[in-house]
Amino acid sequence: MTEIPKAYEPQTVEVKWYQFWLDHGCFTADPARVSEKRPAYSIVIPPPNVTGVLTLGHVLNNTIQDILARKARMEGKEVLWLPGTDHAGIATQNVVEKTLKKAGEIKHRDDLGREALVARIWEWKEKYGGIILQQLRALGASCDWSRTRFTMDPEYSRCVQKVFVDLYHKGLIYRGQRMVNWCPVSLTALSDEEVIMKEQRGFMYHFRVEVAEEPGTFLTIATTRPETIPADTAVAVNPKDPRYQHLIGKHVYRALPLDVPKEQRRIPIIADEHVDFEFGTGVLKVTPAHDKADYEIGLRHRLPVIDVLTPDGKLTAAAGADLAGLDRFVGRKKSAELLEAAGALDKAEPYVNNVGFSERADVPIEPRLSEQWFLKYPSVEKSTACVATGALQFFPDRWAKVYDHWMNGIQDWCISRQLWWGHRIPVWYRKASLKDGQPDLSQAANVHVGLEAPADPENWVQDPDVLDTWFSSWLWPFATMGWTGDDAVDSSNATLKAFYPTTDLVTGPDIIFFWVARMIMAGYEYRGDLPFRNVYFTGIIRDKQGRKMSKSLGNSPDPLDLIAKYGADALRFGVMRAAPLGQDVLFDEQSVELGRNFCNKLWNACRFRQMQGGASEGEINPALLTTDDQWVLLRLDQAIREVTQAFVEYKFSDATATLYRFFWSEYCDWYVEASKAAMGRPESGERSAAAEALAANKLAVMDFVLGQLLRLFHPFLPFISEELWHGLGFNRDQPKDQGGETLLFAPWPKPFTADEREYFGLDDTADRAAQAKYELVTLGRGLRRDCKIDPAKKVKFVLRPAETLPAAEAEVVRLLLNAETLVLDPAYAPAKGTPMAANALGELFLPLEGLIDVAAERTRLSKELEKIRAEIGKVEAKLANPAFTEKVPAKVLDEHRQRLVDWQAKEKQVLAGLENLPE
RNA sequence: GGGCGAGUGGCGCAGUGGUUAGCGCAGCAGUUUUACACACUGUUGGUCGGGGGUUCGAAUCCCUCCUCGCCCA
Repeated sequence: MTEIPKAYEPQTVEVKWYQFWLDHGCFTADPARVSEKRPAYSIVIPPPNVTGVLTLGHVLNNTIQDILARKARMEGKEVLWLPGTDHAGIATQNVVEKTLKKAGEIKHRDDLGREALVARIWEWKEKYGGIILQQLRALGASCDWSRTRFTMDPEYSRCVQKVFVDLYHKGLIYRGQRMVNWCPVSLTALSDEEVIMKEQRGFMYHFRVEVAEEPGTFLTIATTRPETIPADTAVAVNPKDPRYQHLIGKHVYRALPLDVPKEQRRIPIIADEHVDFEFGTGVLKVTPAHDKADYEIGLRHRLPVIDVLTPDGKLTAAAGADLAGLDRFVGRKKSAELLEAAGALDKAEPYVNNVGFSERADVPIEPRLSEQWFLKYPSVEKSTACVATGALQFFPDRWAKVYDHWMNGIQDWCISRQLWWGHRIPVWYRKASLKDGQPDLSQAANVHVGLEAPADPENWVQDPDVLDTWFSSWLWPFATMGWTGDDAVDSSNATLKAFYPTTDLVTGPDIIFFWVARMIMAGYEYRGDLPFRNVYFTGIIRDKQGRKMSKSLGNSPDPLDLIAKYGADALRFGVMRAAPLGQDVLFDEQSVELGRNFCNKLWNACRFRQMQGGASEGEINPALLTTDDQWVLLRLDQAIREVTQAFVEYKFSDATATLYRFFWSEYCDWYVEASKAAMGRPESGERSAAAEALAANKLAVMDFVLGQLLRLFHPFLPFISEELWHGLGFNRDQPKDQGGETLLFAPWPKPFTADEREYFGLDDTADRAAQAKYELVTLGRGLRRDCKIDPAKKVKFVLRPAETLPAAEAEVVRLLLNAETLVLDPAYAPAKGTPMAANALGELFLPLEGLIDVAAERTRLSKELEKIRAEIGKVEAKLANPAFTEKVPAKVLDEHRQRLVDWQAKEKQVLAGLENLPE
């Protein structure tokens, strides 16, 4: 800060300090430094997709983590914030496949084959992957980059495989034929959590089928998916439904396909409790191959399964010649037409229903019967209990209920994916045992599950599938710390020992099941302990109209553009101010602008301090403190308490609100302005020795406040706070590792002790005196305005003080009033009609010498009197009520009595003013 | 259908039984007053979603209804 620019310029400052922190290894965690006196603090980053770029969601999430990490460092903890990326199976493979297709290199992934495609994805990953980690540096993220991990690092992959093998041997992983969520675009199974329910507008088709045993009797069936009629193997009714009871056990002729002889379309009418007789016509078509609930019905009634869809969602020959080869949606229309042509369609009415969509490909999923690997979750009981008992805390805690609900209805996890990019399932099948390419798992000798391939690989074939990405992410908290699963090795792993369990996890509630719950289970299963103590769930970033950020809406600004325009600190502060705990964040660029303005204000407040010169961080002499000094120290103390408490509750927007209020509305608006009374130099001559001492003391107070303030700001505004810390020379007298080298390690501010409060005279009296002064100033300014006095005009004010007011205090009032002079006159007798304002400090007059607008003044005072009397009336009414005086706590009663006294005093002052008006 | 969250001045929020319901932004009027116009000064807006109840006292507790959002089925 040698050359002091008028406005803060973040760009050069940010780059400079980030590099400085890196060069000095400030973010590097060393388990050897952890001790009782220096406890560990750790966070693992929710690994972004390796293909990802920084979004505002990441800004919110990572700013919070950075704030927590920086605060912990200032508290003297050994901090590990461990960064990394996730291989994001489907997403990444999609991106690369698409790129290759666009470039015309391939038409289908088979053109390259597995090995070549995976090689291309690695290539792509090396080139473009992890851009987001670079972008996080621009935000100021204080991650230990030396420990960056990727879920497909060789050591990490080994952990994943080790866990698979272990769970397999524990009997928790099994292979089975089940209904899974199938993505017809990505051609893979998905877990339930990867399916997003969306409302869709479609039609409810009502069609008739004839009862075989009673020609001429028809049943009407309602369905949204007529294209699956050829796969129906029964119709079901509720056994209690009187409409249909007599038909149970009989048969109907399936409506489609039409090119199959009627007798071959005979399907039974069955009774099943599952059928809701309120829904549709109360007759359900049962399609075991293409609906989860129907599959269950099929199992209960041993119905045959007819599959009429190909993996990519086209109708097969089994659907009949009319439909074969059609896409499922085209087939839907076509089947409706066929029904209509056959005279079987009653009606098709518009209908809104919920349809499951593939999270990645954003197309409706198909329930599909297929062979997959499933996991029966481990350590469910402990994992449920730890949240229920509060051993692991959620913020906001209402998510604990959601978690509990899910844990109690937990379903086995489909962990295999028909992809090439990911951790290949470590299972081999004996070639000789394959039947139609399908493995036979009934004989243990036919299956090899292990970290290594079988010794005679030529006789074996490895399962082609890979594991769900989350099957690797759920190990993140310990696999990133070098966990091997080998106890002998792990017990001497210093990182694990020092930093696991981690302290905080910051993530979105949308992945509470995907990731958080699974990490907890993995933590208990493999470390015997929870993976983190606290989970902070952020809100979702929306635009100012409350819509989710999306590329298609174009309402999602690029954080890097915002950083370039306003600075990283501004973005951080703006986002944090807008993000209350547990609520979605309505993002508006204006809030970043506000952050920028805030930084600029901070810059200038420090610039003002620097322009005053003088010694840096002089000793504060308590004897020379004015009420302004004591007041600002009290406000600072309050701010420290509030900010510290906000951290305890993870209420970051409260913390920013406090910092905003203290710095801007208290320190700048009042303290700095008031200090100018002491800082000013007379135009002629030097300041007296006493004035000099007073000014020096104020500079010492200012330095103390700013020094504490910069520390409080540092987690939120790391760059500008560091720049100013050095600019004001606050680093000079600090020990190297406690702020001497960087603000990063300066101790977190503490409230004053009782001794300190006494030493500086920080009590209510000082506080009230200063406040009364500021209130009087506001009243005086109001007088000026009400009397329509040109702001530039120097005027004289007269104060009839209630008690003696020291000259230095009066000078502050004069300055803040922008008055030429402020006369203190206990015996002042104002001319009739002199405008007056009153408070505890006394009556303040604005003598106008004949310029008085008597009518206006009368109106003003009358209005105020009216207000005062209304308040007096209210308080008197309360005090006159025996029910009130008898039941209310003494403290409240006293308060009300005092209130009455205060209002009455004010009434007297205003009445006097009114009486002083000329007739 | 079940669960959760929200409804406070134009906008975003704070306040969860006890002063005159606060704050920021925006608005309005004015100002270059010895850091800051990315600023300063002053100021207009609300009776707290509707209704009922408990209480000396309710934005705050209870009941009920309405609206919006999310999750689950």
